[in-house]
Amino acid sequence: MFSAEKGRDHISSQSLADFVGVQSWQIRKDFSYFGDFGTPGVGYNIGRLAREIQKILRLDVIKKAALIGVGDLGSALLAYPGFGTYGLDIVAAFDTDAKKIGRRINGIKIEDCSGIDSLKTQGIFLAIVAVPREAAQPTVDRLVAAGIRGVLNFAPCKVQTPKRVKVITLDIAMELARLPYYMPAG
Amino acid sequence: MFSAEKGRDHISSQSLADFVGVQSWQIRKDFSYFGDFGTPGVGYNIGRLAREIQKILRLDVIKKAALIGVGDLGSALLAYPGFGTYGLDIVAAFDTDAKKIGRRINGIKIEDCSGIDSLKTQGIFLAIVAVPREAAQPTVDRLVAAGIRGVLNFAPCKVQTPKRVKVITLDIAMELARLPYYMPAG
DNA sequence: CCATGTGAAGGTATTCACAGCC
DNA sequence: GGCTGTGAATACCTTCACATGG
Repeated sequence: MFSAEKGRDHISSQSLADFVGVQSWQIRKDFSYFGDFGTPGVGYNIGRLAREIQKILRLDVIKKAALIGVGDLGSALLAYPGFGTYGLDIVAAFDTDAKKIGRRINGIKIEDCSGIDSLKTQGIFLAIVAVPREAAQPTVDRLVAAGIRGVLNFAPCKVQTPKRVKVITLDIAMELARLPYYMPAG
Repeated sequence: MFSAEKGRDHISSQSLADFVGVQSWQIRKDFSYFGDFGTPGVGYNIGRLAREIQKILRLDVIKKAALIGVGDLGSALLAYPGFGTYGLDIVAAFDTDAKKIGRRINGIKIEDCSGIDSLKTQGIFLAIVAVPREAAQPTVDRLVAAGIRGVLNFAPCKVQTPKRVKVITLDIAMELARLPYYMPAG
C-alpha cells in the first residue's frame, strides 16, 4: 500500500484520497478542522499524521469495556480479536444464565450480573449490551447507575439515558433490511 | 405504547414524534416526501400508515439472503430470530471449513462454497459476508459474479463492487471505538 | 513548481411557522 | 380548535479553485 510513497516520509492528500476512495480536498478539509498537519508543496509527514489521528480518535489510550449478555452474539464478540486495533479491550462479561456463569471465553470469565454495579471501581466506562430487547432498558439503567459513559446497544430498540451517556444502537437486521431499498426492483 | 391513542384509529405527528424522540415537523416532512397520508385536524390513519411504510421500505416482500462464513458471528446471525421483522430470511449458509459443512444451525444446512455460484437460480440477491478480512474481497467478487445485488459486510475493510451492487460495511469494533469520541475526558 | 489550507459558491438538509382543511 | 402539508428561512455540508507557503 502507498506504493508511490514507499520509503518516503511524506504523503499527499491526493495519494491518501486515491487509497481510501475519496477526493483530495475532502482529506485536506477534514484534517484542517483539527489543525495544520501538512506542509505546502510537500504533503503530510506520515509519522506526525498517524500520531495526530490517534490523538483525535483517542486511540492512544486503552479503554476497558464490559459485555452484558453472553448469548450467540455476545460469545462472538468475546472471541473477536479486532477490538485491539482501536485501543479497546473487553475485560468483563456478565449474564443472568446460571449455566453460563463461571465459564470462560477467550480468557474472560462470565460473571453474575451483580458485578455490573462495581464497574466504575474497575475503571470501566464502556459497555456492550447484547441482551434480548425486553432486557435492554433495565440493563442500560443499571449500567448508567454504575457510572458507564458509553453504550453499544445491539438490542433492536431505543434506550433512554441521561445526556451524559452516549448510546450507539446497532440493529443488525435493520442494516440488512436497508439493502433492498437501494436495489432497483428489489 | 401509543397510550394516548389506544383504541383509536388515528395518530398525530406529535404523538409519533414523542414516541420515537424527534420533532413533529420531522415526521410530517418525511411522510410528505412519499405522499399525503394524513388528514388535517385528524392525523394519520394507523392501518393506512403501516401499509404505506411497509411499501416504502419494501417490507411487504420476503427477501431471501445467504450467509457466507459461519464462524462465531455467522453462527449468531443464523440463530438470530429478528430478521423476519423486516421481511428477511436467511435460507443458505456457506463455509470453507470441512468440519462445519453439513452441520445445521436453526434448520439451515452449512454448504460448501461452490454453492455460492448458483444463488441467482434460487432467487437469492442478498448476502451477509462474515469472513476474515483477507477473504472479504474474493468472497464479494464471487458473490457479484453470482448475481448478488446487495451485501452486508462484517469484515473490517472496504470492498470494491460494480455500482449496481450496494455494500453496507459494519465494522463492529469501529462502532464501539466511536463511543470514546463522544465522552468528555474519555 | 507542488501541495496545503481555506474563503466562497453551490447544494442539501433542517427547522420554522402558517395557510388550509377537517 | 386541531393537525396536516409546505413554502420560506436557516443552518449545514459539499465542492471548487486559488492564494499562500515551502
